[in-house]
Amino acid sequence: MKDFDIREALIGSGTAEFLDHGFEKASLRTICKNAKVTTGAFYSYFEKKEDLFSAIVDPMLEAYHELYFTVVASALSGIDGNRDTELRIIEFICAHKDEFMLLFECADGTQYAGFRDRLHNDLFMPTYQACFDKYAECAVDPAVVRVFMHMKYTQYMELVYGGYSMEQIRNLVQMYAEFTNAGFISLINCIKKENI
Amino acid sequence: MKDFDIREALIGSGTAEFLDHGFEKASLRTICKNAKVTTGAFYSYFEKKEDLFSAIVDPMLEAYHELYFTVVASALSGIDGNRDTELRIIEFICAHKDEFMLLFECADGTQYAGFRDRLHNDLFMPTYQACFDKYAECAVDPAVVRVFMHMKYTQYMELVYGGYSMEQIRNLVQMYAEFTNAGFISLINCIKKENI
Amino acid sequence: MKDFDIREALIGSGTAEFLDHGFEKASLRTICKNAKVTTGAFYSYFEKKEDLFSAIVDPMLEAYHELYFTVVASALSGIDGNRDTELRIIEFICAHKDEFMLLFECADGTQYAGFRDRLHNDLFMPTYQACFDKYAECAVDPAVVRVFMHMKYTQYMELVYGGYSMEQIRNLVQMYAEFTNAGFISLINCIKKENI
Amino acid sequence: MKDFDIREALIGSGTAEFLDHGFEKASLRTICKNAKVTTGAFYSYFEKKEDLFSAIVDPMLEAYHELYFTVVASALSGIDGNRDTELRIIEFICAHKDEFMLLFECADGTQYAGFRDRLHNDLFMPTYQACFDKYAECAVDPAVVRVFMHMKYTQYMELVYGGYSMEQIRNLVQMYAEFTNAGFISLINCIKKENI
DNA sequence: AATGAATGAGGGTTCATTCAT
DNA sequence: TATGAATGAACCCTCATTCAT
Repeated sequence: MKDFDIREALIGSGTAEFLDHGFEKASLRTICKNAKVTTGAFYSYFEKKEDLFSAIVDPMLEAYHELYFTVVASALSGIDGNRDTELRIIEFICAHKDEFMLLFECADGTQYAGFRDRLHNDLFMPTYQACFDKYAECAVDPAVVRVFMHMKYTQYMELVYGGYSMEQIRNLVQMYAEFTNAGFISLINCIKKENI
Repeated sequence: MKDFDIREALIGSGTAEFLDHGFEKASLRTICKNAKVTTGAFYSYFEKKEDLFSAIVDPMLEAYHELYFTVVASALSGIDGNRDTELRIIEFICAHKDEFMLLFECADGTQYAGFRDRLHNDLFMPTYQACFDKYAECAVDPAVVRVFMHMKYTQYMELVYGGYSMEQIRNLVQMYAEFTNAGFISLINCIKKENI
Repeated sequence: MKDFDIREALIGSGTAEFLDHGFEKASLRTICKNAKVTTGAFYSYFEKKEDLFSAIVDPMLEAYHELYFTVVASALSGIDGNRDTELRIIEFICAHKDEFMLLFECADGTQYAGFRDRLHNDLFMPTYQACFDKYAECAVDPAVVRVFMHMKYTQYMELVYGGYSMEQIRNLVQMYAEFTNAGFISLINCIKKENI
Repeated sequence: MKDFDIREALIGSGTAEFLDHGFEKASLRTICKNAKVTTGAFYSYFEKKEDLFSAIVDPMLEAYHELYFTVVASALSGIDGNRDTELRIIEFICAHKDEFMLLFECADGTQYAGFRDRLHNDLFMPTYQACFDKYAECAVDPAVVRVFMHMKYTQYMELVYGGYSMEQIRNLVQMYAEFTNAGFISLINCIKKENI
């Protein structure tokens, strides 16, 4: 077996184990056993348990950041997104379900703990804040934006992890664009009125 | 130090430790040390680790169930809720932030594991499904309802755990009632059209 | 409740617990709980766990020693015992089943550990040795006597702890007197022959 | 030190500790210390405490069962046994003194608990019962048989654990064959008489 | 005299990591 | 480089005994 294969095997069994039990409760022994590798050998490929986690998650993270900065401009152009943009993002997440799940739910005890919060604060919030400010023509209370962001995020998550087919997802994206659009307009009006 | 205080101290340090590390990874030794109590003493107050968890969470759960069955009927009457009802629920959760967080995020390894899923599937979903069916005048795809439910749930969570003042929360509930209302109507129309 | 009663209650529940689990594995907590006494109170009546054991067992031991020295002379007079004597001994043991059982099987960890061996070596062996020597008219190999003694002891034990009625026991004593008698005579002849 | 030696060391110190304190009260830490091994290392060789017990006892048990079924037929042929058979059995037990002692006296808390009772009830009793029935030409009271069985068992135990030389044992077997024979005949006659 | 919470060492077991081979 | 036994601290829990009340 080539080094490459062993590494892949560890990444595979590591992903499964981390998803099942979270980083801290995951058993290195089990990961190694499932990869048909000795515990000692593990340390030829990774320095510590956490390095395996990083190896699983980092490649996607790079791709994600690339995608994000490619897409962020267009996402900013309107709150209902550009529906194509939304679909592209969702498709990307779907293509990396495991890695995102690891980052969102299984990263306690690693450097990635709090990933979701940083995502929200550093990437999403500025985007949405700008969008709100633009449409409301004033500085919108961040609390309002934050609630919106969380709901949007949740919508994505449910679409990705709800076990739906791509067709269903496309359909749901469509419907929830209507929902979000109408809601957003109503919310902006509400803000404008308050602001007078 | 009175018995009462020790029990309270254990409940306090237990809450902190469980919140920090989850039930399984929480260390009884740490809990006891922070409560300035020996590990042996712990077992004068609780039979097992999980009993401490239960002691933290159960009183709130009872109150919650009472509240739920009191409030569920009115919550069913319309999708924007009865705003008073929504506020009462949020206030309740705010008053028991820690306990809910423990149930939602830190209960793996206890009898309460999967609490959020059961809450969603057994309590929220039927409620929302009924509401959608009623307004759409047809059987709405559960996927649509589920996405909505998750978004609503997230909204509550953000209000509760976002660190807002009660006044801010009241304001946000108000605004997001507008949002949800308009969105819901738009969504229902969308469904009705499809259904023709 | 009088002191006397508490002591008795502890002796009762202690007997049960010691019989069930042996001295070392017996739980003082359980003994106290079953006697409806606090663990602290226990130490008003007994200095240590072992003292309870002694309190259970000592009164019988005294009575036993008295009996033994009363009966030993007649027991020495013939190997089939004096059947009345045998019955008296068995009846005595039957009347103190629990205490003997504690001494024989549950005393590990107490000063009484090895009770059976001391009984055999210090009381039974000399008696039986003398008997053999007398009938064989020579010094019989202690190994021969010792095997005999163990078999005799076992016979008693089975009669006492086999769950038989007193009537059955009387009958069995009768039959096994035949057995022992015939066996003994045969054995003695064998020894005499060897000795020529 | 080779793996083999460590396993053997653990089996050695485990045997000693189990014999001293019984399975449940035996301390793994002590076993490991005496084997000059850390507690963690233990679990490279055995999955649980009980597995060490099994490892000590199982090889002998297999050999025993083989022996038993080889020998049982001839043992049935007469009550004084076939003396060769008796000797073979005793020699076997002598060669596995520790293991038998563990099974008979130290197995509480393991799957082997109650070994002696099962041996008596499932193997010895049917054998002896059949023998008695055959010679007495009628169904003999099981109580009579059981007492006999216990005495016979005790005789074996004393021979094995009495610390005798093999030569002494051979001699004692011889003598006690006379004893048992004569006793048995007398007992059978007694039974026949009663039965008329 | 009676309480029962507190002690603190010890129980069996698991674990990420190390290191001699 | 690969092995997997060894480490040793930490895990939750139990216990006989003590001692302030």
